[in-house]
Amino acid sequence: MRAGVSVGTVSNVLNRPELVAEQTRERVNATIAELGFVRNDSARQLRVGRSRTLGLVVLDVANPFFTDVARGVEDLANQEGLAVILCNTDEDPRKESSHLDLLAEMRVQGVLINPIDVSDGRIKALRERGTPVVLFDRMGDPTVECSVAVDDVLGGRLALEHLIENGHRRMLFVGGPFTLRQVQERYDGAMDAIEASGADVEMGVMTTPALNVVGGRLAGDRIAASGAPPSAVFCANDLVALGVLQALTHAGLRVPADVAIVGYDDIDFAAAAAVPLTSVRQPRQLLGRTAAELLLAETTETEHAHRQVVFEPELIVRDSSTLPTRT
Amino acid sequence: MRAGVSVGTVSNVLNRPELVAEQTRERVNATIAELGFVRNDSARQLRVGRSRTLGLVVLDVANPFFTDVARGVEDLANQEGLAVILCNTDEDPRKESSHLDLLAEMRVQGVLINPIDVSDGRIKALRERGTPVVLFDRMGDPTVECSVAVDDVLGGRLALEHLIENGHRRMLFVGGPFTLRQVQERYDGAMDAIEASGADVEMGVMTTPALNVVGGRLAGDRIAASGAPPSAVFCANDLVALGVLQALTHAGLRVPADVAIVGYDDIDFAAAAAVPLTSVRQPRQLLGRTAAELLLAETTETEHAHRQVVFEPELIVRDSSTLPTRT
DNA sequence: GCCGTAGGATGAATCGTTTCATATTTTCCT
DNA sequence: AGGAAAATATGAAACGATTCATCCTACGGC
Repeated sequence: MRAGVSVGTVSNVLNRPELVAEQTRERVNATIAELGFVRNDSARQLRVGRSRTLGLVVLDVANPFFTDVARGVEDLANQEGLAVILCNTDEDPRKESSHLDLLAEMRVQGVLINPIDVSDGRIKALRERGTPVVLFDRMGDPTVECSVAVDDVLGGRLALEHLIENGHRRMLFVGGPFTLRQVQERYDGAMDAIEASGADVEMGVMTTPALNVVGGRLAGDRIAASGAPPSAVFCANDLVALGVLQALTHAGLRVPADVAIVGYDDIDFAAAAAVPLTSVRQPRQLLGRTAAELLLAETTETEHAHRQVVFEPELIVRDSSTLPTRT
Repeated sequence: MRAGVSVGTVSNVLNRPELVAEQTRERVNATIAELGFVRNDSARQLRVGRSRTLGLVVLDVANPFFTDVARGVEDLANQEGLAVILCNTDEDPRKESSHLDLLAEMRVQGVLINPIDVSDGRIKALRERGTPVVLFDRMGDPTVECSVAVDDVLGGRLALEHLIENGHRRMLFVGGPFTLRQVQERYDGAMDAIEASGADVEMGVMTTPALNVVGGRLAGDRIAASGAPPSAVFCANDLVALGVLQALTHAGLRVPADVAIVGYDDIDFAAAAAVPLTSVRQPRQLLGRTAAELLLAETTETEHAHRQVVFEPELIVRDSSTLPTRT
């Protein structure tokens, strides 16, 4: 080679610099810089057997939840010198399949996935070929895989405990469809809190077709039109809560004086709403980071015990559920 | 091999199936399925010379602008069977550098980047090694690279034309710092519109330390406290606009009756605000998709002429700048 | 002066595909 | 039937790094 050195030595300079004499090392480095040499990662990969990438498969990056998770993942990956391959499935099993196939061909170090269907054979196949898979926002089988999630039941409980504590007795849960695990669990948690309180609490349910602002607005219109609004509304997520807030305000009801509102997710905009929204916050970035950590642990450790990490959400109290401090 | 066939034939089945007899093809495919064989992409890559990935380098995916761009990029990449490698720079040139280095080692097909510094030598180096680079949301040198951007000057003009048309004459621009290209250009566009109108329009400027809700809220408080509010406020982005809206409403000023507001970006929550926000919308997903298209064109075409695509933003009129239709 | 040793450098084998020149078989035409 | 042409299949070379057994050299001890 140009520096009067064999390729083996160059490889050593790059990977185990302590093995090579300082003088040679410097000469090689100088030549590398001079020629603008860039190692070909495919060749390295082929020899070593695995790539320096990790796959992240989510429903949709445009969803702020996944966006933050992706940030967390990327941060850790970055720190470890790994690259992140981003895949959106849009809840389409065919897309998920084809993404997983591509990731398998690439021999990624591991896959972080929010699976559409936990029992998908393709995930099992991946793992059987030796690629660690970590599930997030979904529980897996503890004997074969790691997973990270946030306790939605606890989140629902926190919300209702807060409302009950503040004296509310006539409540309404707004959200849907209940086929979404999140909706069901948040509702379950809410009911748990009611039961545990022992108080005489009434809890209605108003289902929405989807967890978005429009759904919330329609629900809010119905609440206002009913003539007998509840004293507090717990919404399955912040978008719904914002919709409800908007409709109620528009109908002349005051929040929180007439109706208190608690949302879920603590999206950025929750704090910026017309009436800052009380909401249940999930440690989203941490979720992603932890998932990535578990993945790396699985590739590194010889004796790896799969872990199911469950984070606790946190209630962020703002004006929408308490008497406003301003004014 | 197991199917009684040479490796060369297997390769043909995978890559040029029309060359191989149907019978053989089926037998090979059956064996592949049976053995769960997965092609090793590193080896393929090594032979072919480039990978089936493309790098996307943004300031921060958590920023909704980049999130949508990423979606657009991913959609096209997906369609072409490519994977997207996501990199966040956080405006740190060192992070940008190290990401670009990694992408170079990976021999990505190309890089889509929102560069911190357009004149960074590393981008030039990448291109010189034969990796196409497309800039987005930033103009490049038309002789060496493609770029896609949205015309912020036009966006500013659209906003002000709308306000002038609606009879407003005492205006205020809220945003900052002016070192951000976006802020400066949106302001320039606004001034262009005023000049072009020939009307006697007054335009004040209130700078904010950052383009966020807090900055907007502070600005809104100052506007309310001044005693002589303008009849319309044009904000450099929606977050600022939401902050202003919140502060004005809180101070008892009615929007749009007392003060009209126009924002910029048309983020999801613009429509969901207490008073739905008039805003300038950028075709963000299309921006990403187009950038990816240009990149692929550059890798495909023999005679590639670099193009600078500039998209036109669109004014979305809602209640915050017109007399409300609902009541 | 000889030998053992340790620190450095070397180069061939290897990873798993793709590609291409060549070999083999089949088809078709006269 | 004979032979040219078309259709298939083959196998070896190549891609560019890593790895490891081997080799070289200098040095110290006896």
